Amino acid sequence: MPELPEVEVTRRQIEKILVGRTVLGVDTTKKSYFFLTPPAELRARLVGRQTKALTRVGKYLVAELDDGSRLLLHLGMTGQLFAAGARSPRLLSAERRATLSPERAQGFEPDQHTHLVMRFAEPGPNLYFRDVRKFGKVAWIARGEAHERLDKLGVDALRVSGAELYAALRRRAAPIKSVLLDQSVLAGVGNIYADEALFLAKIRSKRPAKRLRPEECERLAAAIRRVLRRSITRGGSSIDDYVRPDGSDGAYQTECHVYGRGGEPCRACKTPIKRIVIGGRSTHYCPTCQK
DNA sequence: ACCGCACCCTGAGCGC
DNA sequence: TGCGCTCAGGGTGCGG
Repeated sequence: MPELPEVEVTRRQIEKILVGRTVLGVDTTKKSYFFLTPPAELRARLVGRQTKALTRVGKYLVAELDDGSRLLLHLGMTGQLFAAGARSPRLLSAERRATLSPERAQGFEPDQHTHLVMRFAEPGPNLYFRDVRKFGKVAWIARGEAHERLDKLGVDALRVSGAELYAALRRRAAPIKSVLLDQSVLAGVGNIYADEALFLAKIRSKRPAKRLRPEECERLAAAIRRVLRRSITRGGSSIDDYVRPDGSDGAYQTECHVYGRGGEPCRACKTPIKRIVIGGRSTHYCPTCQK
């Protein structure tokens, strides 16, 4: 679910909970492919460690630990990283909510989808990682070791330049929309912001990437940076599952120009927004504004 | 090297 | 009410 803005908003809030605190205990669910590092090993590796910094690379969060090892986190489609005390209906399934008292049903209750809980020596809230579909990932990386998931990432989308984009697109015959989603080209853009950036840059989603002219790549790079920055300032997009770590919703979804607006009038020209499928992903665009 | 597709998993919403 | 179907913002791995 979450793309660069949601991950960055999460990073900024989680940083305050995590950095400078020492892990007292770790609870996990059972082994599944959510755990790139098996849960038993993960628990053993993390207990006693203090987090020195929390950084973001593309859609990944990386906690740097005091022994030089690192904790890699990815939210996948439905991952939720939040602090104890966070309250949101998004933190509970409807089915579970129905079994709870009205009061408790408005907040988070640990459930079978809460795969990781970190408790700390210092005062302050626990940290929870919940993920219904388990497309999220958690991995421990030994001191000095690389991780292929990080190594293969392209330039961070918040910093991409038009020249970098132009160079990266030269041999790509696939639709520009598909190439924007390729994390080895551009790290951080997902389905929502790919559609939004292409709208802002006035570029048709299915154009072959290598046909984009240099000036169009400049426009597109600027649109990508702009839409991501704007979404971060609005707290990201809360559409299905995403909540900020304090339980509050982001607000960027109310500003979307095309994403999720199939059939509705374009905010610029009133033409109905089209919804098509590109590379198996829903794609939204304005047939008038985007050439 | 690149492209499109199936697949991993679960819940929500829909039509019947 | 219940069933079956479709869809969902992520990424990997496969064959062509």
